[in-house]
Amino acid sequence: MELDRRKRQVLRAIVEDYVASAEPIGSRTLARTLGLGVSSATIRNEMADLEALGLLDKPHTSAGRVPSDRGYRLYVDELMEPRPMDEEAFRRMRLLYLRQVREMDYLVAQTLKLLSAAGDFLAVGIGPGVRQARLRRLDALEAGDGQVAMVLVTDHFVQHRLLELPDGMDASGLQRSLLALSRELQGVSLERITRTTLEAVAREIKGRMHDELLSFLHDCLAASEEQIRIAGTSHFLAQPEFREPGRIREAVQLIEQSGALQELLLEASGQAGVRVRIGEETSLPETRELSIVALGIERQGEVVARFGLIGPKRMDYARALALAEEVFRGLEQAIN
Amino acid sequence: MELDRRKRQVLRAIVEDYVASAEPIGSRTLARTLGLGVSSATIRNEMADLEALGLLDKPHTSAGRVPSDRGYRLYVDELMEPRPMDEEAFRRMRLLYLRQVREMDYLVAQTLKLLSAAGDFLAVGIGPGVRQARLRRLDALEAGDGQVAMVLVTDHFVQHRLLELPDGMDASGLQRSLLALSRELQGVSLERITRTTLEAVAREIKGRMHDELLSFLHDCLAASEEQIRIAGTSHFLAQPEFREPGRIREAVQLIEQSGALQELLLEASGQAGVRVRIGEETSLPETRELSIVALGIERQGEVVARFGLIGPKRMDYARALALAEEVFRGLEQAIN
DNA sequence: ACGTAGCACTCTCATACGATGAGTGCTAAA
DNA sequence: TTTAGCACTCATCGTATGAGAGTGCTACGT
Repeated sequence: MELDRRKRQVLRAIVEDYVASAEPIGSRTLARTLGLGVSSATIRNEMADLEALGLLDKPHTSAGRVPSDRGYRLYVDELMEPRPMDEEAFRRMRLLYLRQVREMDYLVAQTLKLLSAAGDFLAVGIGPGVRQARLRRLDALEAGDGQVAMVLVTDHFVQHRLLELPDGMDASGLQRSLLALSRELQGVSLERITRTTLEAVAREIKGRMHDELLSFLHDCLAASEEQIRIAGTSHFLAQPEFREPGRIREAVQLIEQSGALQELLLEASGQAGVRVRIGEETSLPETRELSIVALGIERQGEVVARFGLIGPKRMDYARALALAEEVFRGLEQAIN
Repeated sequence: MELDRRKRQVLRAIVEDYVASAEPIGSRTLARTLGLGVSSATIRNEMADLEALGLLDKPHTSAGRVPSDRGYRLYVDELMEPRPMDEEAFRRMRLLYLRQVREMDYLVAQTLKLLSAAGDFLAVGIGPGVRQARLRRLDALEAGDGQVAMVLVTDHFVQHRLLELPDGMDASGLQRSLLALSRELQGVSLERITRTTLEAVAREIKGRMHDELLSFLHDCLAASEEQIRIAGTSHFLAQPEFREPGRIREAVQLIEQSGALQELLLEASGQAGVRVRIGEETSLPETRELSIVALGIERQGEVVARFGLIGPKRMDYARALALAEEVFRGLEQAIN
């Protein structure tokens, strides 16, 4: 059965009503708001057909209809009208992406701030990991008062650690060793720098500083991969789907132990571009009642940043897509 | 009326029972568990007296007793038995504080990890602000590929920003200007570095880099003061007091918009040493059902780091105090 | 003066029940 | 193909009811 014009109209109206109200839609109200000259019985028939096609669900016998996952999918793919982005949010994004900053941690954090301010979504983001980052410089900055700041610079982020020099040690030896390593490994992906390489260098450094240096480098190689950032928790939890105490607990748990969110984000933002995953499509049991609009930013063929806008399946897809596409355009341009 | 031995026993038993069970305590069960050879009627009389003294509350006529704020206070000050710290957690703290790291952001983050692993508390922490930090070095590290990493080092933390150099600009001029400023302001508290000072320096830098430099320095001067760090949210939210949907929403909101938490922490950790604030004593309406065990770390007469263990008033004060005291000892020693 | 037994009273919580109202599916007629 | 009408389903809400826990008070014993 192909969808005729009216069926599409009905489906679209149901999705949009439901997105706005979070209440199942009945035939009577729909007949009124739709404003075609047809009665509720006619709408009921159309609804029954849409349900048979798997595009609508019934919470229970007498509660009105709700879009199914496939219903949302059809809506997103064919029925939805793209919406231009909020003017103010657009302006702020432009301002951010036209700057000179190339530090991904900073860009991710700022972008999440903008995203969570612009809608009711849970905004998540993750910067480049060791795979995508190339070593640019490794240095030790004498900081006076017996202290030294170790700094590791890559093309996407910077890491640092402020240390107290052990008695009798001076910073210049440390700096020489690090700069030597720096020159040697210039441009190499962090992923390819192995523990044994580091140990060879660290061997030149004696005593307690040896351990601290190794610890710092080790943290640099391990870090950032797992640092998913999250913003907009309270918007998200304010959604009516989390009104029951059980659901809200689940949601809090999902956010706290961010492993599942991270998996969701990585899966959904596999390649460059914007993508939508709805309900069951997320393939994670914890998120089967949620949807995500995700995007990956590529540079030289590698995904260096990922963002996701997460909400209940009932989320405002048009707005989320507008935001995501703008972030995609802006960041890709800024970086490349 | 002075508290005789038995009243103290009863109060202590009620607090400890309630801490363990989160259920109001009735006279019958208490008479049994207390194991004095007295009947429930006698316990009832004692309870009535304790209530008259303002040490116990009744949720409603037939629900057993619950400690009041003053009851908890008396328990903490006089009745509680200090508990030694968990062996494993103690070992880990020692390991952290014996290291060479002097970077407060790192120490705060690691400490919070340990604290939130060691109990059911919401652990909060905050590092030194501009008041406490003295400028040590300001530098621009050439990072190849037309990029430069600006680095600001103080005696407590490091800030950085990775920037793309505008066309035709080279890093060495930038570096010269920053190092000059660095020498000039060496050892000056960040608080005393004014916007006009910065502008004078930034004037030497032309074009787009001017704005970025100012933005970076401005962020450095503004930053870290408001970066309260939070760990252990899920432990905290799992407490039975947050079972109702309304309460959990409140708690989430409190955590999300961390302003109240920060205020609470600043007030409670006013000076060096460990302090306890119970319920109404917190003087913030949002936290009148919570308690905090807080500590401030001093260096040269200034508080450079603050930590708090937050829970419902029914929290395990003995454990929280043991943890807090250990952090206090360890960090004060490490820093000074 | 202190401790205890007994008892009436209060309050919450769980359960059951019926009324209400929204919404559906089906049938028959236009 | 559309519509009016109607029986039926189901969640929700308010009320009543009973059980259970706990208190406060009184009277009595030591």
